Amino acid sequence: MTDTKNERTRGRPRCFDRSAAVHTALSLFRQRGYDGVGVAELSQALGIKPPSLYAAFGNKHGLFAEAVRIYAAEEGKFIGEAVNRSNSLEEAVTNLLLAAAEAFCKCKNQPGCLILDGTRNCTDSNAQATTENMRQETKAFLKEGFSRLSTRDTDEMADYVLIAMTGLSGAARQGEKREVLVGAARRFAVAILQEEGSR
Amino acid sequence: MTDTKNERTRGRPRCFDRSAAVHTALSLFRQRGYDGVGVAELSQALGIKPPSLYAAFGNKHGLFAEAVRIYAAEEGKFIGEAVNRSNSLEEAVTNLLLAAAEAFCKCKNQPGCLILDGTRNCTDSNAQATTENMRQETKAFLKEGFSRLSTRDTDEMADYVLIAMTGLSGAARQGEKREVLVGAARRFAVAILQEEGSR
DNA sequence: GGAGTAATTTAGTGACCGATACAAAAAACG
DNA sequence: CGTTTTTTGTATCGGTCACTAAATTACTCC
Repeated sequence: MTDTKNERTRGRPRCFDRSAAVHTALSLFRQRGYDGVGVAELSQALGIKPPSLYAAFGNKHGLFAEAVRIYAAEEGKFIGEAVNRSNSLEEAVTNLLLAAAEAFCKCKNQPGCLILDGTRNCTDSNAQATTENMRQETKAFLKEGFSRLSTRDTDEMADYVLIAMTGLSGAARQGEKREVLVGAARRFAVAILQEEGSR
Repeated sequence: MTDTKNERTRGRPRCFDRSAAVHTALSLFRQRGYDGVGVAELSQALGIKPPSLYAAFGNKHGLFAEAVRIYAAEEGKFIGEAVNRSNSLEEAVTNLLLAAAEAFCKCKNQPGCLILDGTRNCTDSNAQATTENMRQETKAFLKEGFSRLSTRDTDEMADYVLIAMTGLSGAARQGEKREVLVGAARRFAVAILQEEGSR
C-alpha cells in the first residue's frame, strides 16, 4: 500500500483548499468580528458558493469555530511560550503582556484579539460561547502555569492578566499605537506583580 | 406672557415622553450595543411605531447619539468628579479607576461602558464615530485635568488610564465580579502612577 | 367653523441575513 | 458501462434590517 497519503474518497472531490478557506475566514473574522462578516461575503472570499460552505463546515458558526481553533493554535502560541519559557512569575507575566501588546498590533488591518473581541456585542450565543470557552481555557492555563512559578494567589493574578489583555486588545482595535500598547503592557505587568496591600 | 414653560407648538402634540424614550433606548443600547438593538425593538420598547421614532430622532443613529450624550452626562459624571475633586495626581487616577470599576458593574443587566464597548464590531460608521469622538473628548479631558495636578507626561498617562478602563469595561461585560474589577483597578492605578523606568 | 401644522398609524419598501431544495457534475465503485 | 457518493452551481427560502409613502388624527391659529 503506497497510498498512505491523499486517500481518495468516493464522490466528487472538493474544489477548494479547506485549510486555506479557514485561514481566509479567520482573517475576515479578525477584521470585523463574527456578526460583521456575512455568509455571502465569506463564500465570495473563498471563491465558492454558499452550499459548498455549508457542506464543508455545517454552518457559519462551524467555520468560525474552526477559525478560532486555528487562531488559538497559531496566533496564540505566544501565551504558552511566555509562560513555559519563563523561570519566574515576574518574567512570565511581563513577557506575556509584552508579547500580547506586540501580537495585538502586528497585523495592522486586523488588530486586537479574536478571542477577546471577536464576539463583542454578538447576537449569536453559540459564537459567544466558542470564544468564552477559549477565554476560560486560557485563564485556567495561566493559573496553572503561574502556580508552577509561585506560591502566590495565581487565581486573581490570571484574572488581572486577562483584564489587562482585554484592555490592550480593545485599545489596539481603536487604533492605539504600538508604543502606547507596549508601554501600558509594561506598567500593567508591574501592577499585577506587586504584593497585596502595598499601596 | 405667563406661558414661559410648556410652550405649545402647533400641530398634534407628541404622545410619548421624548426624554424617557432616550433613557429607555439608552438602557437597550447598553445591554446589547448599537447593532444588537433594532428599530423594531426600540419602537416597541418605547410604545410607539417606527415612523414616530423617525419623526422624533431622524434615524436610529440620531436616537443613539442622544442616548450617548445622556449617558456621558449622567453615568459618566464620576470621571469629572474624580479628576476635579482630587488634590493630587495619585488621588485622581486611583479614584477614577476605582469609580470606573464600580460604575461598570453597578447595573448588572447592562455592565461595562457604552462609550468604550457600545460600538465594538459595529457596522455603522456613524455610530462608531459617535462613541469614538466621546472617547477622544474624555482622553483630552483627562490629559488636561492631570496636567493641572502634575508636571509629568500626562499624555501617555491618559492613554494608559483609558486602556485600563477599556479592560475593566470588557471584563465587566464578560461578567467578571465586582471584587475582581476593583482589585484590578487598584493595581492598575499604582502601575500607571509609577515613575518611568522604575521596573 | 376652517385652515394650517405636526405627530400619529397602516402597511409597506428594497436590501440583506443565514440557510437550503434541487439537479447537474465529477469522482470511485461494480 | 451503470450505480453510488459527494460536491457543485442555480435559484431561491422565510426572516429581519433600517426606513418611509400615504392617509388619519389632534392640536393651534384665524
